[in-house]
Amino acid sequence: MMTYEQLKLENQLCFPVYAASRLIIREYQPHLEKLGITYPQYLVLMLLWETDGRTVNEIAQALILNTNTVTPILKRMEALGFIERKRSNEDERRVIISLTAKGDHLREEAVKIPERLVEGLLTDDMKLEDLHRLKEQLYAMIHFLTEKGGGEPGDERT
Amino acid sequence: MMTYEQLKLENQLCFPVYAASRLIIREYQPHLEKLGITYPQYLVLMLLWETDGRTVNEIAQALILNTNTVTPILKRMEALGFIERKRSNEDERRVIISLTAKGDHLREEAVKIPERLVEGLLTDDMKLEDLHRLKEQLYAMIHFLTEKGGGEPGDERT
DNA sequence: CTATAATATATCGCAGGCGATATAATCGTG
DNA sequence: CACGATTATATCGCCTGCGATATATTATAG
Repeated sequence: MMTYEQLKLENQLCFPVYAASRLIIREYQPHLEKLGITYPQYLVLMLLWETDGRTVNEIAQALILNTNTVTPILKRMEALGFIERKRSNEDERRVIISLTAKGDHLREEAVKIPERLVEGLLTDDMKLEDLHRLKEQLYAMIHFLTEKGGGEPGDERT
Repeated sequence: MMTYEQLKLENQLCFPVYAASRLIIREYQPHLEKLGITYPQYLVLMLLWETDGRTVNEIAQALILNTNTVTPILKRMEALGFIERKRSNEDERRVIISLTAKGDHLREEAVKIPERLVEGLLTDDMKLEDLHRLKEQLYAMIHFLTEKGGGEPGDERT
């Protein structure tokens, strides 16, 4: 006989990850709003600040998003003047994304955001070490899920 | 002098939570598709399977979603025949959401999903105990973020 | 060199997710 | 009872997020 215990929201891992994700983004929102960007746009900028001149595909892979999600985000960012999109000369299929001066300047404002938010998260119950461990565990899961999903065909159970 | 280390994607907590959330939902997707439901619809059903006859507000609060997100989800679920929406008699503002027979029956199919997925997640590096600890830490964070966000006005730094 | 396959990006349609706002019912106070 | 405040839900507009599909460019096979 099967119980329904595992079907309770509180017993599932999926829900707290989903909820935490949205809550963290909500925390970012007021700070990002001042910069005139959204959360996924902020992720794109973080990539470009680190290494400018990436292709659409590279950005999508780094963010674990589909290109059909990333393309419109990049178009909005171009319209807002944060980035430029130009076709590669070597391979006309590729679109190279690079920061404008405006996009580059945002970095100095943006750098204050994560430190403020981490400060806000730290309490007696939640120390920097806990956040670090949480991050590592999530990366382990992400690694596993992307390896599995991106792996060989033939593993499917369907 | 300020470095930009903390602005790297890999050094931020927000990104792995965001990515893990989407990856987990992707894992659910093929299973939910067989039932003809989406992930947020599945969350609503889990609530109702546990306690039927909730208001829109109660559902939104349990899922930490806004009512303007939940209302359209419920309307789609009604159109699909999984739930019923009717105004409360005591308070005509409230809308009571209750399962139809069709929505109730889904439970027997759905109960297989989490156990399959948890099995799939378990490896040498990721044990049931780790998943449990991860869940607890996320709930601690969720609790903190909802307490803070839902707290007294007047704490704002803006 | 040509036909075909593979690759990179874009387009379309639909379901969230949320800020802002609207609408309707109930509450509270005089 | 009246009337403004509060509460519950819904509507609108915009930005994701993604499956399916289209288009254009490059690589490959014959």
